[in-house]
Amino acid sequence: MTKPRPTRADEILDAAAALFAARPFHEVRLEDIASLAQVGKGTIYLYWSSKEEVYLAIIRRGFAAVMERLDLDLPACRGRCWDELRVVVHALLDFAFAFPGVYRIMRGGNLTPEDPDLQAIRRKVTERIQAVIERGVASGELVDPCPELTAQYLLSSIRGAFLYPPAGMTRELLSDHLMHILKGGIGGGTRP
Amino acid sequence: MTKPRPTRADEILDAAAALFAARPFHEVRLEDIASLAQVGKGTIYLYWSSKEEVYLAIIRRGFAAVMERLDLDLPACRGRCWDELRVVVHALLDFAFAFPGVYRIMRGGNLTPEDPDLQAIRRKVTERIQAVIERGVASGELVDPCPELTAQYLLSSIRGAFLYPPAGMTRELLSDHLMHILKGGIGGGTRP
DNA sequence: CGAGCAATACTGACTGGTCAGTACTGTAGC
DNA sequence: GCTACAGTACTGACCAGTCAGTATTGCTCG
Repeated sequence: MTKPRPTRADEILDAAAALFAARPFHEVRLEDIASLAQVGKGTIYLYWSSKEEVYLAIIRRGFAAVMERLDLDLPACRGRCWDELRVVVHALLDFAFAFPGVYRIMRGGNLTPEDPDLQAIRRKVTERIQAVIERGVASGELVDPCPELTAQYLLSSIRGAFLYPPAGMTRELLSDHLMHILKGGIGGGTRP
Repeated sequence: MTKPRPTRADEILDAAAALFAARPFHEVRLEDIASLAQVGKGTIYLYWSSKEEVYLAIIRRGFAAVMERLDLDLPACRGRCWDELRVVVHALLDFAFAFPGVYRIMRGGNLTPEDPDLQAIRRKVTERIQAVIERGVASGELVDPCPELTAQYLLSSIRGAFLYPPAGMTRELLSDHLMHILKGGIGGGTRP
């Protein structure tokens, strides 16, 4: 797989992502984005029609990247649900460690109402995770009265970990801890 | 416990909370808050010095309410950690069901840098939850390599559940499901 | 090859509207 | 009359979005 040279649009999104990750929406000026991306303000409007569109584009790109990773790595698990769960956790964590601020706003729940395209890609990702759990339940390997909720927990927990990270949090630590919780909660080992 | 008549400040915060819960910060106008609270715009400035201060006050009040509830209910558990965990979950869920939008912005991670008072009360809440888990680990009833992370997961998971709630999500369902995950994850019952 | 030209990409000064914050006025209750 | 506050008018900073103008690229034809 070749990594194509980032387009102008991607460069602008990179700059915008860095700013939106660091400050709330209303504190980021279009001019800031333009100057960080080293383009004129008008150039941004050649690609998106408003500041909010830029914001949404960042989030859509984020979900697309996660989805691509899942599509790439999940098939190799050949249906072994714990392997799949590990792949999901790693995909999410890799993205979150690479772009913590973007991950945060992807789960922000700030803009209302949400853009239809964004809703669609977000659903695709959550449903993919949910499907992994559901097949595990169907095969008897997992026990979960509501996989939909568990998928949401997983996505949100990672956000929480990055919002207020414990000192010395590493990718491995977080990954192991999440798998620990998924495997057996914090109970001593016997399910009632 | 007597419920004191809400003060003028509380009425304003109620109105502001309803609006900030429904729209992002920059889409809420001070005038909207004033008219919903049926006060003059100037009156708001008798209590807080800026729009952002109002926003922060809502969040602080939210954490204070949760903390008060924990202080009230936890002692009756007399150190039985699973009872304490149930009390924590119920306290958070009661608040979240009563004020879902406020719960969301309490975990928003939007404003930077955070107000010191807010940091303090937020820490108090998370540390209280963390302490419950830590004592469970110390007594051998719980197994958790990082209670700090688990506390963050719990707080964030509830936010996630409310962001994209499954159809027919009730307080009981969510409570049972969270306790299910805490007790044994989604594993079949044996911890490796 | 390269001059001339068209199409495209980009720029940044400018504008118009918005809104936080302030000042002032009218009035209800004591 | 006086206090307290709702209501309203005002102002000035701020900034998203525009657009006339410039630079660059690529193409056509002698």
